[in-house]
Amino acid sequence: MTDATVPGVVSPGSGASSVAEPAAADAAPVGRVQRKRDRRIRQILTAAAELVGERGYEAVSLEEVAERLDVTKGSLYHYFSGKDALVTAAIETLGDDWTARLEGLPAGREGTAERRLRALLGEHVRIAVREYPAALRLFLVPSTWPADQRTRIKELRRRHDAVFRAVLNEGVAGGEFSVVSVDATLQCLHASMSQAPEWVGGLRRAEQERVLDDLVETLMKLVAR
Amino acid sequence: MTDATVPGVVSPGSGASSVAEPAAADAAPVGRVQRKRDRRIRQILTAAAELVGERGYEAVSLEEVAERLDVTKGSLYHYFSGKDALVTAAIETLGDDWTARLEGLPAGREGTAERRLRALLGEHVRIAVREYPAALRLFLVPSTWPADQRTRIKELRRRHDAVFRAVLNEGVAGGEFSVVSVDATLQCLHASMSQAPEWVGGLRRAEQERVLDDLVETLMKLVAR
Amino acid sequence: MTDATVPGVVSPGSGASSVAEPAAADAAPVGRVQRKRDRRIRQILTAAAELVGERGYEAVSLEEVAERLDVTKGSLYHYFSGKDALVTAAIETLGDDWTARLEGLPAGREGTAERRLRALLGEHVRIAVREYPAALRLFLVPSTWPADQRTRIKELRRRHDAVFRAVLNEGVAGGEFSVVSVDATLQCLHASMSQAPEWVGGLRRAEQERVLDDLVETLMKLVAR
Amino acid sequence: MTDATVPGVVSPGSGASSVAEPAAADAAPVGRVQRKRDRRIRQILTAAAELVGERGYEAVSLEEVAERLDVTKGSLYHYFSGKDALVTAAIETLGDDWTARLEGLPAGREGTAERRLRALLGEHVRIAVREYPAALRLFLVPSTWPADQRTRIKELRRRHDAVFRAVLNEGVAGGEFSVVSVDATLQCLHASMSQAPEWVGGLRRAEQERVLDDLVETLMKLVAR
DNA sequence: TATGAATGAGTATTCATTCAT
DNA sequence: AATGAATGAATACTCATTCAT
Repeated sequence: MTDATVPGVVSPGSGASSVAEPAAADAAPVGRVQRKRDRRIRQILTAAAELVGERGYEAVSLEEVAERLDVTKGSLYHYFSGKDALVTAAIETLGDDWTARLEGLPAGREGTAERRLRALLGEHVRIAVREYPAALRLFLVPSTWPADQRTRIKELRRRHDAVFRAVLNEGVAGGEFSVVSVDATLQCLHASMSQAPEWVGGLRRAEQERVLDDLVETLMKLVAR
Repeated sequence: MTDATVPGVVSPGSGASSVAEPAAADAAPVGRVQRKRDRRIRQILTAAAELVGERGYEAVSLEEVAERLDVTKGSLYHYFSGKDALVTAAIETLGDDWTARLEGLPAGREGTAERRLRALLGEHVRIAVREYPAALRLFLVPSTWPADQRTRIKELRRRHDAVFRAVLNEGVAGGEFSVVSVDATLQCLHASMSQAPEWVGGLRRAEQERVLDDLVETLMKLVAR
Repeated sequence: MTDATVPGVVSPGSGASSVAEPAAADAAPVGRVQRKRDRRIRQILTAAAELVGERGYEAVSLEEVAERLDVTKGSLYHYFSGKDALVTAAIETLGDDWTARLEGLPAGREGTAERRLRALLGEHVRIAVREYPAALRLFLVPSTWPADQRTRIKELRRRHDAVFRAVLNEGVAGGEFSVVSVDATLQCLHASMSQAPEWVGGLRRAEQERVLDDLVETLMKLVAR
Repeated sequence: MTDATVPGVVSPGSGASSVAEPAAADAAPVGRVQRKRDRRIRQILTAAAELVGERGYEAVSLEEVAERLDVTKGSLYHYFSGKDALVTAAIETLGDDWTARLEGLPAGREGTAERRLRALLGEHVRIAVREYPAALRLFLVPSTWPADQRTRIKELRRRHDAVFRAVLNEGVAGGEFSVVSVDATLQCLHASMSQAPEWVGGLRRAEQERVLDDLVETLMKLVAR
C-alpha cells in the first residue's frame, strides 16, 4: 500500500475529500514536500493503529492520537477528513502490516502445507496476543459506519485471509488437507485466533505459550483428513 | 436466575431497622410489590440486552434504553446504580437466557454425543445470527470496567460454556471424541460461532443456512477422532 | 417551640401549606394521632438538623434525610412542603435546642457576669466544635431563599443571641463590662465561635482544649473595661 | 501570583519531546500566545471568583461562569480540568487580590501599630461587605473536596492572615498590643470581619458605615493592653 | 400514612469538529 | 502546516418533586 492510496486522506490544496486520490496525481513529480507529507501520514496512522489495536475504536479519542504524536488535535485534520477516515485508514495500515509480516515469514513459504499452516497460525496468534490485544474489535466496525468504510474493512480482511487461504488451497489440492469448506474453515481460524487475547490475557507467560500451542494444534484439526 | 440476584440493582427503601416490621410480612416472602418491581427490572434488562446485543456496550446510551421503554432516563436509576451496572446485568440476563435455551433443547440431551453436540452448535449459531448479532461484543467487555464486573462476565461465560463442556467431556470419555484440549476446543467453538453474524450478515436466508451448516460441520472436525 | 408552630409543616387534611398554622387549631382536642404526628415531625427535624449541621444545606439531599429515618423520600412530603421548608424548620430546631442548652446551663445563671459569660462562651464553642461542625453554614442561608425563610432564620439568631445579650447587658449595667456597642460585640462573639470548628477540626483533643480556652479568654477581652 | 502558577490549569499541546523545538523560542520566554492565554485565564478566574464570592461554591454552575464570559461551558475545559480546579483557582485569585490590596494600603505601612491595624481592619471589612459578600463561604470549603485543594485553601488563608499577623506581632513586640494568643486573636479578627456582610447586608449605606466603625473599634479591644 | 415509581430539569464532563491566526 | 481556542451536541448522573396505590 502506498500512502497515496490511503483512504480518507485530505488532498493538499484541494480541500477535504474522503475519496481516494486518482492515480493521475502520479503524473506530478513527487517532491520533497509530498514525501514529507507521506511520512507524516505514516506516523499518524501508526499511532492511531496502535491505539485502536489496544483499546478499540470507540474508546480512542483524537486527543489521545494527537498526544501520542505530540501534535494538536487540529493538525490531524490536515491529513484526514475526520475520525472515521483516520481510524479506517489506521485499521487498514495495521491490517496491512500484519499481513505483510505473515507473508514475510520464511517458514510460511517452504515445507509441507501443514508445516506452513502451523507456522502461520503460530505467528498470527502471537501477534494478536502480544501486539494487538483489541484487534478483534477492529473487525467489529460499528454497523452505523458508512457503507464505504465497511466495504473497505471487508476488503482488508479478504487480503488478510488470502495468505491463509493460499496455504489452505494448496494443502487441499495436494491432498494434505481435507476441509468441509475453505471459507468456513478460514472463518473459524480467524475467529478463534482473534479472540485468543481474551482468554490468555491473564495468564503467565509460560502458561500462555502452552495454551497457544494447544490452540494451534486444535485448529490444525480443522484441516485434518 | 431469579431477579433477586441481578447485580447492581438498587435496593428500594427497605433496610428494615429502626422501625419494627410486621412479622406477618414474612408469610408472603415476595409480595405483589416486589413481583411488580421484578417484572419492571426484567423489562429494562430485556430492552438493554437487545440494544447491547445490537450495537455493543459503548454505543448504547441510557437515553436509548429509556426511550425503548418509554420512560425517562432518570427512572433507570431507580433500578440500577449506573450504566455499568445496568449493562452488566443486561449482559448477564441475555447470557442466561441463551444458556437456558441451549439447556432446554431436547436434541441436546439425547442420542450420541456427536448428535447432541451438532444440535447444540446449530442452535447456538442460529441464536447468535438471528437474535444477538453483536453478541460477540458482549464478551469484549472494555478492559476499563471495574474488576468486579469483568469477573461477573467471565463467570457468565463459564456457565454458558458448561453446556458445551459437558457434551465434550462425555464424548471424550465415551471414546466418541478426541481433542487436543477441552479448553482450547471450547474457545474455538465459542469464538467461531460468536463471530458468525459478521460473515453471514449480508447473505440471503437460503445461503445463510447453507453457510451455517458448513460452519457446524467444520466445527465438528475439532472433535473428530 | 411546640411542633404546631414549626414552619412549613403540612397541615393534615388541608393540603400543603407553607404557612404556619393559626393558633385556633388548638381548639380541637390534641388527640393521640396528633401527638404521634408531632413525634414523627420531631424525629424528622432532628435527623435533618444533624445532617445540615454536619454537611451544610446544599450538600444534604432528602434521600439522605429519609434514609437516616428509614423511611422513603416521599414520606417527608407528608410533613413538609418541600426541602426548604424542612431545612428551615430543622435549622430552627437545631437553634432552639442549642439555645435551650445554653439557657439551662447553671453556671450561666449565677455568679458575676464575667463568670457567666465565660461559662456560656465555653459551652457554646464546645457545642459548635463537637456537635455542629457545619453550624456556621446554617447562618449562610442562600440569598436565593424566599424572604419568608430568611426572616425566620434571622429571628432564630436573635433568640439565640438573646442569652448572650442578657449577660452582656447586665455586665455593662453593673459596671463589670465595657463595650463599644453591644450589637457589634455580639456579632464578634458569635462569628468567632461559629468558625471555631474550622480551625480546631484537625487538632488533637488536648490541643483543642487549649486552643478553645485561648479563644474564650481572647473573646473576654471584648468586654474588658 | 503569576498565571503560570494557577493550579488545575490544563497545559496546552506543549509537551516538547519527539519533535525538536527551535531554540530561538527561548529568547522570548513568554510569547504573545502565552500572554493571551494568561489573559483569558485571568478573565475566567475573575468571573468565577465573583460568582463564588456572591453565591458560594456549590451554588455556582459552570454554565453561569461560561455565560458571564459569553463562551460555552466546554471552553472552560480548555483551561481547567474541571469545576473543582476552576473554583479552587478562582478562590486563590480572589484571595490573592484581596491580600494584595491590603498589602498595598499605604496606611497599613506607616504610623503606630494601632493606626496600621485599624486601617487594615477597616479596609478588609469594607472589601468584604462591598465586593465579596459571600467571601466567608470561600473558607468553608466542603469537606468532601480533595485534600490537595483543601490544603491549597488553607495555605491561601495563611498568606492572607500574614498581613495582619505582622502588624499584630510588631504591636506586641513594641508593647503597644497585648494579646492572649496571636493565633486566637487572628481567628477572631478574621471570622468577625468575614461575617460582617451578613449583618450589614440589609442596612442603608450611612448606617452601614457606623456599624462597621463600631465593629472595627470593637475588634481593636482584642489587642488592648 | 406511607411507599416507591416516575419525572424533568439540571449538572459536570467529553469529544469530534471548525476556524482564525 | 500547525496551533490552540471555541463550539455544540451528546453523555452519565442527581435530585427535588409529584402521584397513584
